[in-house]
Amino acid sequence: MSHKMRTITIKDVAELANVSKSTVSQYLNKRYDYMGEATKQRIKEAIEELGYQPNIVARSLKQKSSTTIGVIVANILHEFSTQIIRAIEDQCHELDFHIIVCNADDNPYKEKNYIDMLRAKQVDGLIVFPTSDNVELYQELLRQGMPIVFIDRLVSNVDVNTIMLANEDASKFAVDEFVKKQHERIGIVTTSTVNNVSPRVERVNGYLKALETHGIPVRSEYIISAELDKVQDELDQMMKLKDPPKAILAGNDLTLIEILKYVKEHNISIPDDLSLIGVDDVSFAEIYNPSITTVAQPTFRMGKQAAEVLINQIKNGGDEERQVFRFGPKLIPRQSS
Amino acid sequence: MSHKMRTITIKDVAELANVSKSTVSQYLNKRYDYMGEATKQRIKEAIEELGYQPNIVARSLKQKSSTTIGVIVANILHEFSTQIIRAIEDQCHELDFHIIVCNADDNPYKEKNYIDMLRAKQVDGLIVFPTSDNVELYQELLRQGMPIVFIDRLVSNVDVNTIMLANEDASKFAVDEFVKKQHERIGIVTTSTVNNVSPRVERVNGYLKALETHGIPVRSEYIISAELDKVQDELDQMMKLKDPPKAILAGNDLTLIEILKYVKEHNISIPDDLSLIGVDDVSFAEIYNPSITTVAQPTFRMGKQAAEVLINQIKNGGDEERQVFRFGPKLIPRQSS
DNA sequence: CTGAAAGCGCTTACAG
DNA sequence: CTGAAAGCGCTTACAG
Repeated sequence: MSHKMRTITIKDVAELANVSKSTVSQYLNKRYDYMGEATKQRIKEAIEELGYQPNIVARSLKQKSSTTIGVIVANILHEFSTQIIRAIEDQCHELDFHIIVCNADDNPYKEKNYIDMLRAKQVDGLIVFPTSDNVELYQELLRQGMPIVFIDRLVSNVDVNTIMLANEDASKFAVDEFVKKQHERIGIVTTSTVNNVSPRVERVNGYLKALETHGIPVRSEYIISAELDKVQDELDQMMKLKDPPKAILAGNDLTLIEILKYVKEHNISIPDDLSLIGVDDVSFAEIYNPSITTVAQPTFRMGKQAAEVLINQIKNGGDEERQVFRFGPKLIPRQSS
Repeated sequence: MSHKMRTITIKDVAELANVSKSTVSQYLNKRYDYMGEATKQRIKEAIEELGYQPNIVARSLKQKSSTTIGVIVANILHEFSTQIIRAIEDQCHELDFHIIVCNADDNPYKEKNYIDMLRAKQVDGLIVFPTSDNVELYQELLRQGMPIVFIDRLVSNVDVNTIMLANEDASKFAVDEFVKKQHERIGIVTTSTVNNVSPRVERVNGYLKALETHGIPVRSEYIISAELDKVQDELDQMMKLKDPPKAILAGNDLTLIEILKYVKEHNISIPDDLSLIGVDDVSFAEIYNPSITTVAQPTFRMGKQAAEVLINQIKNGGDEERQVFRFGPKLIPRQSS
């Protein structure tokens, strides 16, 4: 073990200031109500002289609150996740909470492990991009009174506050834009919907509804929902139809990248041969050639809201009705559409 | 407060299994040396029946170890930071450590705040992308025996293990590539070097040395080191020289993006009008038009090494000599050079 | 206005 | 092979 210096504790401060530990504790917690001005001063000086810092671990044990929340993202590779994490962290910093970030890699088993760990660490609450496979676990956590907020994804039968994009609108805005540009052959590419991951399903639904609104018949060959590593093959099949789509909506940043790879390899010209819109305003959208039209999520506001809702629940108990907070997407027109 | 169910503690397990708390604790810590098979079994069953989970906070308090390390990044907006964090987290997960990630936003004051917080939370060690302005604080931490590893940046007068890119090589590889393509008018753009942030300084030095090796005279007008929001102006000045550079090395991902913005706005054709190489293998390098030649850092290995070195130091004490671990960059040739 | 005592949930010598 | 006791560094009723 490294030779740590003896830690300065509240006892040392108390002795130096000639008061009891209780009084020092009162001081630390700013309960000055009946504290003599002189006492206060002595404690203040003692703390400075010793360079004392309270041990939060000890405080947590006693108070049964760690002012820490766990954040579990489904897949940290999405820029969306990173931005949300950043917003959560900013907001938590405001409210004197800290976060432990975990990456479940879209793996329910890993997710469960992290939840157990975070519980053992006595986090006060959880913000989760949930996989769809730990329903019982979430129900148990709720029964035990753990404050939880879901983000990005809706899970049925789990009664928690959920922060969501208005996903159908996102698709609608994109389709509207394509139609405005005279397109009728419009496709969509999302990652797999087999697990009913709600944003994906909703984005496809929004796409279907929007087509209907515009009186455009649905063609199933124009709809790809596949694992990321299958996307190239599926795209190839779709683009080799004799009447391939002239416009494609990418369900998120990673599918957008897959499409761009394909486009580049096959020398497809955007937007002349193919119009493109991506959900999520990726960092390179502006500088890409051509710049890419996107539907942006208000990530900052969503992350902030998640933190606020959760911390409010931690502080005030979770007695209000649970609700789904829907955030409006925004079309950012650029050259690719 | 939310109505948490009464927590199951070691006491409950002990009672149900008809043994003492000590014995349960032994069991939990896998000290089975003299434990009867039957006792072991009873404890195991009691734990399962109660759904007991040890309280890590209590354990930390007693053991004076939190199996948590703090990670402070200078600026989380760099993809490099995100990748390093990911690698650290992976490695920590292997070794049963957890991380708390903090973003200092290149602000020494924020950095100090986070350090204080992490200390109060009793982290066992720190991995830091250091700003250059908290030298005394770091020295104090070292005196107190806090294990620390720096990453990306060297800070003089602070004796800690440091994980670094061989930055001069990175520039050398880029310049070599430019020269191979017959370029002589080669520029470099980095973020500001006023604080002597070591990778920036080293990359400029490497650039200078490489020019010298190739017998190319240095032209100070070809060297930009400026705050990000000044880069556009500086670029404009540089590109409006009567003999502007025909090749530019971007010091990191964010400066690369600035250059691409400029290029796009001014319809400069890459690589015909201007060759481009960026340090850091950004996510869009492959799909960009044209695809971008980069000098990649082995981020995964660097993050892993940081975690290993730190955790080794935590476990075995930090008695070995401190050293600087240099990692070799790798040129990934693509279309832009 | 301040202090003594109990307790948060663990671990760890030590005794038997 | 197992248990009683002390203690990690705090906080919090309660007493005075």
